[in-house]
Amino acid sequence: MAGAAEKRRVTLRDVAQMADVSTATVSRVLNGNALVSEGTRARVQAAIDALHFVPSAAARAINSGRTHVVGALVPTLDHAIFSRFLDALEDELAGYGLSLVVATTKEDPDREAERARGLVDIGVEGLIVSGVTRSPVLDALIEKRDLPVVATSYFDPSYHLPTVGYDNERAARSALRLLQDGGHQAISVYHGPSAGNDRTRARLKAFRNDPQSEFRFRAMPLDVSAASDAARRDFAEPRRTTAVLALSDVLAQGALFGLQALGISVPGDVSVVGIDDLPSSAATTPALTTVHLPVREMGRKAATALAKWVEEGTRPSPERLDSKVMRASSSVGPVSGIVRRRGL
Amino acid sequence: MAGAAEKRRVTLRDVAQMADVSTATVSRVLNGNALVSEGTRARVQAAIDALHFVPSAAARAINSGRTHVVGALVPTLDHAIFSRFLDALEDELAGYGLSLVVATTKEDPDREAERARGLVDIGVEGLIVSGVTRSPVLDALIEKRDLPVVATSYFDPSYHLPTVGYDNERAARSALRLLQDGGHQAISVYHGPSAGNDRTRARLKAFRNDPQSEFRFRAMPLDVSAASDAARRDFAEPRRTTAVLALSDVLAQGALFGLQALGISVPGDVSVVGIDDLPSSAATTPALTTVHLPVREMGRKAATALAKWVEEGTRPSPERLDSKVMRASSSVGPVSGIVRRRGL
DNA sequence: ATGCTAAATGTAACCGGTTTCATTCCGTCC
DNA sequence: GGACGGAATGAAACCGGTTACATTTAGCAT
Repeated sequence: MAGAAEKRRVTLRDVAQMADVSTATVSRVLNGNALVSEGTRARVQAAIDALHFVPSAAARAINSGRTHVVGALVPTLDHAIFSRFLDALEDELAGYGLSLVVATTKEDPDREAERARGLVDIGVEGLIVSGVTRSPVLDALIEKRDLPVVATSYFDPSYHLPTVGYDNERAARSALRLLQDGGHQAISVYHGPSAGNDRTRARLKAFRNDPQSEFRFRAMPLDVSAASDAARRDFAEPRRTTAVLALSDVLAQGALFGLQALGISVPGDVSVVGIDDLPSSAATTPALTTVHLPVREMGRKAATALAKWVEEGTRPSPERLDSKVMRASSSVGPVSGIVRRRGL
Repeated sequence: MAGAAEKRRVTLRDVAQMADVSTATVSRVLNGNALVSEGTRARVQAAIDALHFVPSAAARAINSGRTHVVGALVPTLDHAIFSRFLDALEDELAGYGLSLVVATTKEDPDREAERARGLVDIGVEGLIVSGVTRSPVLDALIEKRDLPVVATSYFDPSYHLPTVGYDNERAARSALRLLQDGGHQAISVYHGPSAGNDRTRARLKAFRNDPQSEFRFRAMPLDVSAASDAARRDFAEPRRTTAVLALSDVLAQGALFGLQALGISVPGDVSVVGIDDLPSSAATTPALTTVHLPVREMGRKAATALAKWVEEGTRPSPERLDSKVMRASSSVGPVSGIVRRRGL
């Protein structure tokens, strides 16, 4: 313990003293710009190096009023969609000189509010949130600070925050249309938990008041195994259902695997369609028919929108990104399979 | 433009003035603890609410010397392994009152150094990095600030930073042994880019100086399609190779899909084994034989190690996490398939 | 009443930088 | 030779909180 005591932070004044200049001069050297003579600059730099001086971010921030940090609130990182989104977001934000703090909400509004509070406490200059359902607490917080906040994964021009996202209901409807065009009537809809998840709820809206088809809704945890198990249960015995429409690719893949484990041919006997277009969905056999959601693009656009807002004060306008059907006739086919024949 | 001008930040002095108390008292109310009379407290709180006052994080940080922010440098977020790791890391760090800034390196040492500099600039109190290969620039930076840094995804007690991770070489060797036990001699090793990736290189070491088997190494981008394509090419014609050992599950799944697309039976004709144990690997048919890497546990352990270091100053000791073979005989079987017969 | 203690509050220094403004120094021009 | 202008540097205020220490006030024992 002999020498370990009293390890005070090295400050700019220490440097100034060592280089025998004023703090102002050190500050100038630090920020490169001002006019400092070559000799002085070298002397100061030497002192900086000798003392291992690293300027305090906080002290800097207090003067500039800027932290160069923004936060993202996402349900989870453990899902390909959000992690791809964040990957693009982080990359683009870095281009604007902004760092990204992430916090996961686990779809819990209370936790979301608490995490948001935490982010504000550490001084984020802006926020990226998922979906448009906020707790009043969080709304109040945003209001109070009038913090730039961009809502993503959801397009809604009427929402009080700018949204950058796709139309979830429309994406689900594209998937549905594909099945209906193939003549499918009895459709199983696989979806993740809808409580607290407005994206899922929006997608489910596509099935409200649709007189054409007959739906069976199956809620399950958002993982491949759950959907695989569900499919094995659903199709263990012959039934009228000729298609699975999964509200996310993770579940669609699970359904595909489950059906294959039962020896049911896709799309021969049963059609499967997903939403998301994960990279792996292109590689299954058959490749998965799905609705592509441009999450990387969403990440970049959201980053730009937030960065402009933070840097220039210009509040972005809502931005709608187009979803698009991929591999339309890969894991979706016309009704004709044995399953249906048997079932009828 | 009439009223928009001059929107100065609301400060603690404003609140003090409005509530007709000193700044010290406001600060006390803010921090809850000190002894303030009920009446005063209410008056101050009213002023805070009326003015929408939110304390400045930077000002706070400058006094406490703490930012309560740590950074993580990972190759990418767009990979299940890292995103699961970060999900666990973030969750656990939150428990210690620490926020997480993420930065992606794309396996580029220069970018890593640059991002690390950025993290230090915003005032992170500690860092989580992947692997043990640092650029000298980054090492110098760590040294200079003597910043708490924990290296993950790699176990190496001799490294100059504490590591929390698994033994990559050993994990690869477990996978290899499984194949060798099944009598496999000619093995295709699928792996991602090894340049700048010490985890991959460590795994590849498992195959050096192994006299028993004959390896064909195939480097490819780390995605399902690449491995699927590779498998289709590799096995389009009969060949001696009877097994694919993929250094990550993403590639193993790709190989599995590719083989299935060719109508080659797994594990009947060709065995496939991966490393990682992604959730989806349990759901394929057959389920993937793989070496489980405890990434969530690693996230929690790394969080704890770093938090203790940051909060209490206790430098953690290296921690080794055990990897474990999963579903040993699912997509791996004894040599006996047609492919080999034809090939020999 | 007087003195003492604890509670409540205020004053002012301080954290570690940035920045304004003043000052010094030097070369140049008339 | 003295006035002028720009470059280089320094002194000190300032950013927005926290906190050590001083001061006031009230309650209570003597």
